Amino acid sequence: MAEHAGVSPGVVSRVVNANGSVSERTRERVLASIAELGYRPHSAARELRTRTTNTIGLVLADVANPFFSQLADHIVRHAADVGLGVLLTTTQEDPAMELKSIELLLQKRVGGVIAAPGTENAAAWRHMRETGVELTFVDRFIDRIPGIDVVGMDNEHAAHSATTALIERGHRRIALVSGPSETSTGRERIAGHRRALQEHGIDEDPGLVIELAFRPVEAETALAGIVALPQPPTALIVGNTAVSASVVTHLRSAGISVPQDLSVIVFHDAEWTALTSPPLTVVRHRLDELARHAVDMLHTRLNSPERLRRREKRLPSELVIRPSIAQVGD
Amino acid sequence: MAEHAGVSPGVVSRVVNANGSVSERTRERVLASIAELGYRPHSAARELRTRTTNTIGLVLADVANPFFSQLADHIVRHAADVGLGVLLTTTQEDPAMELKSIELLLQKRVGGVIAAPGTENAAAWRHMRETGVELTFVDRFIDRIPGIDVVGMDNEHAAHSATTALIERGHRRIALVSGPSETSTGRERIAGHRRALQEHGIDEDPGLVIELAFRPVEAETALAGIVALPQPPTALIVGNTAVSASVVTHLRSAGISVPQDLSVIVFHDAEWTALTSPPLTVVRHRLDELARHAVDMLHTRLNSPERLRRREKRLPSELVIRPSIAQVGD
DNA sequence: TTGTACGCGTTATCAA
DNA sequence: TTGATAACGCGTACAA
Repeated sequence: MAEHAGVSPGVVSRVVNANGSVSERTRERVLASIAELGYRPHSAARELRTRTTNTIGLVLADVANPFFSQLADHIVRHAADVGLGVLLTTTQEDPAMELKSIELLLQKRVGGVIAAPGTENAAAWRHMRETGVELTFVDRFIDRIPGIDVVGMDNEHAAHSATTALIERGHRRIALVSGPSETSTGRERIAGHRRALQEHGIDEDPGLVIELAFRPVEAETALAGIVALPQPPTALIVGNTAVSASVVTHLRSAGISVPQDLSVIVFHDAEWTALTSPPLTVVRHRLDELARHAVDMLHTRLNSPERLRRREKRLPSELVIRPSIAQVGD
Repeated sequence: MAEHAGVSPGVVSRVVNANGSVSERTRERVLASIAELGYRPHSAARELRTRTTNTIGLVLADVANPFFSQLADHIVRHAADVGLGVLLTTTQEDPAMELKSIELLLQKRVGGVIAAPGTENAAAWRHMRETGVELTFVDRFIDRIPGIDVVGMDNEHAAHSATTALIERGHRRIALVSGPSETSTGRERIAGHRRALQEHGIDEDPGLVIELAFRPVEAETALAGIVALPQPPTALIVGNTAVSASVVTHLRSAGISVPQDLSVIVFHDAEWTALTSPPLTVVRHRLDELARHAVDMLHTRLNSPERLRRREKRLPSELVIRPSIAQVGD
């Protein structure tokens, strides 16, 4: 390249990066050569020399889940807007796969990572952070790791709203299908649910809180157990996006009519939730905002020389009332 | 690293890559240092030296679309299985964004790319291929680019089956919402539809074929036009996954009852298609197979020294009959 | 079996 | 304003 333009490599570098001074005449000669040769700076060489990357990692459980896929879409877009490439990795909620993801991103020397972490690899995440990789947890997070930003939903409040909406419609036996209480989202949603019950003096029935792994499993057995109770619930909140389609499928095939037999609220407003009969009441998240904050937080960290302290951002969600919930007894 | 183990860099390399001979004693000493220091080979340095990457690019329109998101999930998984990282890029069907994606991947010197290309950047794709980047088109493809593998669905046959199923139920006026005929999928699906009509001696009404961009737009105006026809169709095939949810939404709000007023078939068996009322007849694709073939094709190319000739793989799809289609007049 | 020396394509420094 | 030179971390001949 440099020889084709008849200059030294240093000059080419200054032209490409608009950095340092170069006479207009040679600048044009270099530009001409660049166009002619279809020259593109070699990313790896640049990374090696500057010790920086414009690539970030994105570690999610499962991009087939509409919640994560929409999130990923927004993250990839926002990242591209600020000139960052995204190395996508999925874990299928498997700690071993998550570890492999971390390993890969470590080798690639990505500047930062956006992740919805599982519960098992706290040490690995901490180590990654200590290696100097900037980290932003999105949606879920692990406690007690310093220097890692967190951006998530107001799960506690959202669950509280959902449960309250049902209580106000006369429901007393409200089931909750949530994620594992080992996860931050699971914990927070269960907590919000409980608080709403307590505020209305309703005794909690532990049998009505079902923790399912965040995997697209068959929800049949779990639901069958609930429905077969001597006093079955009159309402159901699904706070686990990975199983919500499966839950709705089962309600159908089990002949449970919504909302007559069971009022239903689902977390995450996937594109189909208004298409069922009846349309589903949902907790709607602003995934675009979630993604924007995650990318921005990481981006500022990447460009800030000093170590920032941990930041946490909570985004509000909205309860969208649709006909899947009704006054009890109606 | 080398100094910590008290050996030369060359030895470390041979240990790490299990390449070349090294005495058991020093091997262990090196391994110990590796563990102690948490040493990981620097990806960029290795790439620079060996002129190879274990990263591939994935260029899709829009990961929020369930079709692409499921595809992406499988691709990321299969790629990880063979030790490949995936740099994900989205175009939103915008040629300019697609070009930026190509540019990014070119700079990153990825070894190969899996893409569902748009129609506008044929020259850029060709150039990428000529640069030595292995290319596999998935789902869609651009003609006349040599040395690029293609793996896709049997769109012509699938559309033919769908239309035939409707004809067999007495339908004569069958509308088709497809992608642009500039795209391979659009063309093929329209062709299959036409062939079925011709085989049954049905005159084609050009007004019943609606080409919509592959974007999650409001399908309202397009559908309103069809329904307002003097002789509205009795059946509708949606061969454009980006708009199918929007189409179904509109049918609902317009008070069109399925299948009494309109029989409906949709391409791609998203997780919600069985949850609508009535459940939707769908063309089901094997996205896992699609992904597997795409990754395998690219992977073999990456590891094969000689230039292979173009390969094309078509995967069968399945028509899953559900209550959304009925005998005409029923 | 091990070490030395060079090169991969950049950028940064310094001298010209 | 420009060029020469070193260095980034690794792999690979080749010499020891």
